[in-house]
Amino acid sequence: MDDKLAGASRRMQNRGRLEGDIAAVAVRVFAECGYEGASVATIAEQAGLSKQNLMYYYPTKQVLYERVLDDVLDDWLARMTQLAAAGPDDAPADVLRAYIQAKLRFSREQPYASRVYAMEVIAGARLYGEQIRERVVPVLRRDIETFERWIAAGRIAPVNATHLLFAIWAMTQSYADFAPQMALVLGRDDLSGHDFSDAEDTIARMVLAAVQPPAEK
Amino acid sequence: MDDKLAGASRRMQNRGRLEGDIAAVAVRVFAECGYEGASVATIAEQAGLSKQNLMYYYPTKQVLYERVLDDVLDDWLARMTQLAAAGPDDAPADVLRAYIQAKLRFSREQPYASRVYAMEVIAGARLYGEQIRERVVPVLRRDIETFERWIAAGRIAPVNATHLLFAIWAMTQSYADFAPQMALVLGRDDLSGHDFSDAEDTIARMVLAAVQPPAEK
DNA sequence: GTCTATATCGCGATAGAC
DNA sequence: GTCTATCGCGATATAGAC
Repeated sequence: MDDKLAGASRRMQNRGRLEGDIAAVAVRVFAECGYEGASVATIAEQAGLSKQNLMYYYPTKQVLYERVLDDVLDDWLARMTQLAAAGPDDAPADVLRAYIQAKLRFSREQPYASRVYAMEVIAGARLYGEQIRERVVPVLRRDIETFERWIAAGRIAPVNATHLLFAIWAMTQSYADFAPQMALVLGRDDLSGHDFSDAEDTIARMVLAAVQPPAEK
Repeated sequence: MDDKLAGASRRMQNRGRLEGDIAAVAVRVFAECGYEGASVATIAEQAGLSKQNLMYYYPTKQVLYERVLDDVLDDWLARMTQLAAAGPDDAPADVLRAYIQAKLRFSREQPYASRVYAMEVIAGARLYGEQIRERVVPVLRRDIETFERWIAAGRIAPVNATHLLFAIWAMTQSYADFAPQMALVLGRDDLSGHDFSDAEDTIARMVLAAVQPPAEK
């Protein structure tokens, strides 16, 4: 009986790993081709199995796409929520810097994830809007409230907290989404690590300068 | 003979108008569905003609798509190059504010144009990379050089000019591209004009605070 | 220029043997 | 679980009458 359970469990683990591998390939293809432009056959080929076999694990293309977006959100939320748990003792400047660093890091380490999410939003979030409403928006709202508490306590300057967050999101996101254009401007094939630390410095400088509280008298 | 020429000219004008109208419809469909997701039949239907008739004016879908992107670039360049002609007498703060305002205005007035361009870049600019290299990159490079001249002259603080431009681009662009997510955060159906003036204030505050030159002694 | 009709293809998805 | 075979659909694109 132990053997039987262990065998079933192992099979489940294998299945889980394979599904994860397929999703990892799919995120890149969706990012490069868009949802409609990505064909199940292409994803299957790059994942090293047949189209029909892929569809044994993911019954429809849309299910695979939603799994990809779920993985994107899981990763992003895991990175971002630990930050949002900033205690009232933490200095706003340190929290903001860490926030920028984490989001930029996500753009560097998971550029395809960032792009698939971006394309879904740009096209109107028709397939994934409900998940965004339920999982992303509450996190962003809480971040905005944190900013507003800081403002109310006089710890940062009275900026528009919502648009400040939009700005941070936009600047960090763009290092994944607009990387092709940035590479053209910089005359390189890809964005190097050096560019990301320059990006972090520049973004942090802008955010921190904007929220600098009036000097105490 | 005058009649003949005038008739031919009129026909050409009509054809030009119709092609422009089709492109104006197509930009919205491409923005909402992506290149592959947008069907010629859908565009034709919304433009009020048959699919076959549309393909009389645009022989292939890709030609129509490139025309759409050409129009996007024409509009954007026309708005942006007049600004870049900033004389050496103009105050950097005024030029930056005008730049932010113009780009934000483009996001508000031509959201579909902004989105189609963004999706093309995110997916790797496979179809339009050459045009971006030839028409967009030089403009961005010149903007960066303007920033660097200001820095060399001590008129703004010594920031990374390239990343400053990337940041301005990202923040302004996002008000078209991420409008669906912003609307969800704000709990509204669309972004109102009020949000754009708040956006402009916040972005300008960040940029100007970051480039504020050290006070003269 | 606009119509009807159709060619040709690739797509997502399914059926059933093993 | 993986294979071969195939269905049905919608897509781009074309041909030819008027």
